[in-house]
Amino acid sequence: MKFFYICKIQYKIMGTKITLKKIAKELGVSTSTVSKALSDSYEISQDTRDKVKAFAKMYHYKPNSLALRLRNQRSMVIGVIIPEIVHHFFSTVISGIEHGANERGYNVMVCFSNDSYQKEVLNIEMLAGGSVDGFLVSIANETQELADFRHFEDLKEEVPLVLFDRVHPNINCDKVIVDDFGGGFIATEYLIKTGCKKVAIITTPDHISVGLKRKKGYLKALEDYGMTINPDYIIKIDVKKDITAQIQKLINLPNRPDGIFAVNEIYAATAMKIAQDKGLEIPEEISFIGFTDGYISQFSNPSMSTLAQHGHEMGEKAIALLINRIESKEQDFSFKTEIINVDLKIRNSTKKIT
Amino acid sequence: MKFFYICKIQYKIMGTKITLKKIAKELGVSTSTVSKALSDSYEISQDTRDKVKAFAKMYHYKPNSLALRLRNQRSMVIGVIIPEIVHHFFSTVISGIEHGANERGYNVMVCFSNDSYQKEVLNIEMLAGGSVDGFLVSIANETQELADFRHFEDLKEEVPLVLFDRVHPNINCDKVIVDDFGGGFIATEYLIKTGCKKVAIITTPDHISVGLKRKKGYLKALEDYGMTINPDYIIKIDVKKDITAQIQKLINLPNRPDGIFAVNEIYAATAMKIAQDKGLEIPEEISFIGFTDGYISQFSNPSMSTLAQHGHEMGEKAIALLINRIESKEQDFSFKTEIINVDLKIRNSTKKIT
DNA sequence: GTGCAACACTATAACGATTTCGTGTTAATA
DNA sequence: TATTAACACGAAATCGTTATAGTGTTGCAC
Repeated sequence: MKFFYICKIQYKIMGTKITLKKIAKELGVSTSTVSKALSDSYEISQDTRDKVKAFAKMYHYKPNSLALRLRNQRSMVIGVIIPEIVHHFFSTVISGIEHGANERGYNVMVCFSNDSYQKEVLNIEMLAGGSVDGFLVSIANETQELADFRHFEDLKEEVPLVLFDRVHPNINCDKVIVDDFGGGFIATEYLIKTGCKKVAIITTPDHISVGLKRKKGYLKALEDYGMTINPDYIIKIDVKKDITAQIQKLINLPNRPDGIFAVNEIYAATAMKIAQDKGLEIPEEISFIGFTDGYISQFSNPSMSTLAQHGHEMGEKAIALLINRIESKEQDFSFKTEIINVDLKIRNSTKKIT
Repeated sequence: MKFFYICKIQYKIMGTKITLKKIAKELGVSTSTVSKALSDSYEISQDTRDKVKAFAKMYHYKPNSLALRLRNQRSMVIGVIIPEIVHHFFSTVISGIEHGANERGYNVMVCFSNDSYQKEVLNIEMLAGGSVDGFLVSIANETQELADFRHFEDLKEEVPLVLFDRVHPNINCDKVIVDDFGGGFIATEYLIKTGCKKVAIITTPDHISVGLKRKKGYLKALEDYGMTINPDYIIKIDVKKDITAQIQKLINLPNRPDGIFAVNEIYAATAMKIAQDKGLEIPEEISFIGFTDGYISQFSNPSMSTLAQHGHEMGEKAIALLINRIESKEQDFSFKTEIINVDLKIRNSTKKIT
């Protein structure tokens, strides 16, 4: 059988990886013929096409994607850089990114900055040299603190960039953010409406964009409802120190707050635990609202009222913006900022509106 | 100034991307000279080297990594496929993988199978064509159920594969797993030692490897301690149906269990909530142990005793095995299976040993 | 018998980099 | 003056693929 014969030659001559050239050599034709045969070109006779295809199939031929990318000047890969992976919200964003990317034929490459400026720069340099067609980045805390964005500026000249969640006004590009201000406002408003007179906030230092915006929403709500702003009720967590101790200080205040809005799940859950350990009744004596509707909120006891962030949607929006940039020919210097709504999910860590 | 002059020419002549060829053209030398100058070759005069380097620096020249990879026949990228991303344990594994990979100069590309066989195959095909130097996979549930592993067999001939966490004996390759059997045993033993007489397990269907092993550990402990096995106490959760209802059935049993071991955090937390809603005292009337030391366990109330899985360590072990395979010349057909220990973290959902 | 399509291929350049092997110039040596 | 070594650089192959342009054979009409 001729078929079989070819088979055996194959195994001896070729190593592991099968290429167009090897197929061509085995079949005694040129690589162009093989390439065209595989793409069903009219230039190649039906006979040859069939032969080549059968052969390629037998040896599981897969075009080398690196070669393709080099030739097409497109990698079909999106680089994503997030501050941390062990984080429910970012997980959901990634799942949205991946979903949208795959739908349009792109792959996703995820890297982590671990909130370090150094690592963020390194990651970008690593991926910038033709590896990816575009970047999706959530800025590292350290970078926000240093406010050094040169690596993004350099990048933008080569490949499109879309920022999400942790953004900065000094970087001129498309952005997708959640309505942090609105979220802060809604949460605070709800606490006020359910009878809280002394509403506190547990937030981040002001250089963290999302924390700052949520705090502004909190302040606006207090103002709108004619409540005085008490600096003792504004706790900016320093992650380098003991988080529990910083929150304890708030709850042990002589004039203890009766409603606490925390800018993330962890702070909210920690605060709730501290209050419970002190024997306080939740929500009767003290109410809590968190940010991010993750597992902690769902499974805490009492279950936590929180602002749902729709990370999946954010990811899909961000990847859509990015791919549109990549695939549009002409440069467009008008950059959009999309805002994702947040929803207040009322559970049992807050009182009901009477 | 000559420098400035070159600068201006540059901006006009070149598009966005700067390549060796363009540098060569601008400087009036050959690409070989530029390449050698940049790598400080002794063949090139100090003068030329300086000139080329200055020029390259000015225009932020970065070698095109696709071209490099094609030439070197190495991508320096590891493909990781996990069933789901919004999952604390996998997040920690990824962080370990990424850490180990970056340390040895590799990048990580993460894809998600969403526990679908189809998507797992698709992802592998997408990355197999030269894109990655190796695969790190945790098998999708559906694949385990179908027990169809041809896509892995085909793969192994081209690039190395290491499985982690969700593995299968029929696939012959390096593996890293947690000590699921041991974990199941330790958890059950602890419940027995703290006085539980009726120990139940909430697990997965038997085709899921980790669930099966944890159940076997549970059964072994019961046996070792001379306790009878009650089939009513073995609940295999069907994720397609209402999870809460399935667990309620267990807790509403006339002969209610007084100790429950759940094979993951979610089942454990759900069970705890159900028990609390029924007004049961935890741990006095009913004890709980979960699997995976994630946020749910830490922030539940009472805080949950659980088996810590050390995902980060698993990721580091897996990537180390894989890179060793990639970088070793000779084929070695003796495959290792590394087992990561689990630690029982005792919190407040269990009684103390008296 | 000449001209001309049509057909079925092949050759070659290109993508961006590296590397091996040449090659021309200069200067030192016999 | 002829030989040779050192120096500084260039040409070309290579990785795997595709697209453009070219080539040789056949068959048909005139």
